[in-house]
Amino acid sequence: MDRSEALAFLGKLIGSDLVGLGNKHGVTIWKGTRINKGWAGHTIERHLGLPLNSSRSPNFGSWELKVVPVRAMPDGTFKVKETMAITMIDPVEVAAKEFLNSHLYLKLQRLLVVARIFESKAESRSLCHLIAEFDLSDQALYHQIKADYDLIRDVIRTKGFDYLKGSMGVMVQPRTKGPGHGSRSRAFYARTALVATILGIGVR
DNA sequence: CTATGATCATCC
DNA sequence: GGATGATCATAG
Repeated sequence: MDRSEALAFLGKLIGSDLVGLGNKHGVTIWKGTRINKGWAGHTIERHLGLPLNSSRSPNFGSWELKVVPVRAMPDGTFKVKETMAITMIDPVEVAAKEFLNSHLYLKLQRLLVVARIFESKAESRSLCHLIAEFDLSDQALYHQIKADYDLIRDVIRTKGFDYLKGSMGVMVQPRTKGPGHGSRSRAFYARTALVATILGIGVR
C-alpha cells in the first residue's frame, strides 16, 4: 500500500473512535494502572494490517506513519497537544551526513500524520480528526529545519552528543527518548509549531 | 538493552 | 498552557 492509498483508507476513520478500534485489534491501552503510550500508533498500524515491529522504520517501505494528539478548543479550533518524535539521533550518522542525506530529511519527506482528538488522560474515547500528508516542499520551512539540523550537527561534532539540549532548535529539537532509567539516547522531535504546520491547523 | 510506537510529569 | 526531560508497552 502506498501513501495515497493509505490516506484514502484512513480517511474513512475520520470522526470515529480510535479507542474502540484499538480494542477490536487487541491493542493494549492500559496495563493495570499504567498506559501504553504508543497505543494510538499501534492501533492505526494494526488497522492497516501491519505486524508490530521495531525495525528501523521505513515501516511502509516508502512512507512513515505518525499519530499525534490534538486538543479541541472552546472556539472550535484545534491545537497540537504534543511534540512528535521523528527518529533517533545517531551521532555518528549525523556528524557524517549533510541534511539532504540525513535520515531526518528522508523521513520528513514521507510523512502521513493522523491527528486524534485528546479528551482526557483516561483515554475513554478519542476521535480521529484528520489525516495529513507532508513532504517538506515549503522552501522557508526547509531552510529552517536544515538550520536546526546543522546546529545539532555542529554541537555533536564540536562539543559532543551529551551537550545536546531539548531547548535547541526552532522547528526540530534534540530530545531524550528511550525506556528511561538512565538511557541516554536522543531523538529528533518536531516542535508543536512544526506539527501544526504539517497538519495545517493552529496557523491563521 | 535498544529499537519501535509515543505521552506523562513537572517545571516555569 | 507550553516546554523539557523522563518514562510506558512491545518486539527483537
